[in-house]
Amino acid sequence: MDDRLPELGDLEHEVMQLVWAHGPVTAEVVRERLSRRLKESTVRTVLRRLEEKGYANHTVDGRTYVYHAAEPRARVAAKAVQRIVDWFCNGSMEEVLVGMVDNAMLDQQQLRTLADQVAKAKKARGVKKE
Amino acid sequence: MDDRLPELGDLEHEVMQLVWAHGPVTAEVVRERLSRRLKESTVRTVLRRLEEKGYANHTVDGRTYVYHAAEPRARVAAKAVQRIVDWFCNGSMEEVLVGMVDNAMLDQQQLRTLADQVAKAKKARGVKKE
DNA sequence: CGTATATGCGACGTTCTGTAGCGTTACAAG
DNA sequence: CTTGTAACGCTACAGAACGTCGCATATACG
Repeated sequence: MDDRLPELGDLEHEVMQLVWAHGPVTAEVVRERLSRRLKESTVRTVLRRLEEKGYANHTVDGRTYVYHAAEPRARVAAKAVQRIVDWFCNGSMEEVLVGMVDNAMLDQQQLRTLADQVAKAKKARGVKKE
Repeated sequence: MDDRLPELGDLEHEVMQLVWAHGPVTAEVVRERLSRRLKESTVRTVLRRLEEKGYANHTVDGRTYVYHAAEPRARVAAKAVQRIVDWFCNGSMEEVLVGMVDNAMLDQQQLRTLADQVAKAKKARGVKKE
């Protein structure tokens, strides 16, 4: 359950954003929403690689593949952050947060507010999980 | 001041860890401390690329290059995290933290404790900065 | 059953990384 | 001044990752 998801390229990332944003999607839908105009085969290749990497799943509807995100965006982001923390700060989340405060990306006020919001968020849907 | 540092490969990362860990270092020192036994030229190439990427600087001592970290580890980690947050959660640090709590990488207790530690850490050396 | 259409596979050029050989230069000893 | 030595940069090269497709193939549907 702690599988390391491979990194994503720019295009792969853009596609994943679409998958996350607009529920299950087909290659055609992704293609239409993309910023760049690409060939269908290109989009399909990206979608397939995304699935190989574990970011997406697909189900079949008739002869069409419908792609779903394998994991919610927030969870993927969290794993990515965890990876950073392990790599650079030997697992010390604190050190990273200190770095962010130090770098003026965040201040204690916000941090405390975040702690509250997170707590609230968890309680909000804690019912359904436990 | 918000330059996007390029990603690091495994070896590059290991070398940077050494640079951060043991103050300014020479290629020779790095070579000795590395897990793998590599040729001097290899180490120098990595160091040079690290400098190109903006992770390190060097000064000259006689005919020897001495490498220094361009930015403290925590700051780099923080930027990396920021990047993740922007990429996946449209800048919402909250969403990421929620993801971490949700993924059992962190719990509210820790988060609150972190908020305190960060506050303390800042105050601890706030004197020297302001 | 034939046709349109969605799919998978393979390919190609590029960029990034790990790894290293080699020519060059500067400094110290003879 | 000549030469050995140590440190340097430059160039290279193979392998993996990506962005991008063309094309042969499979399969709903009329």
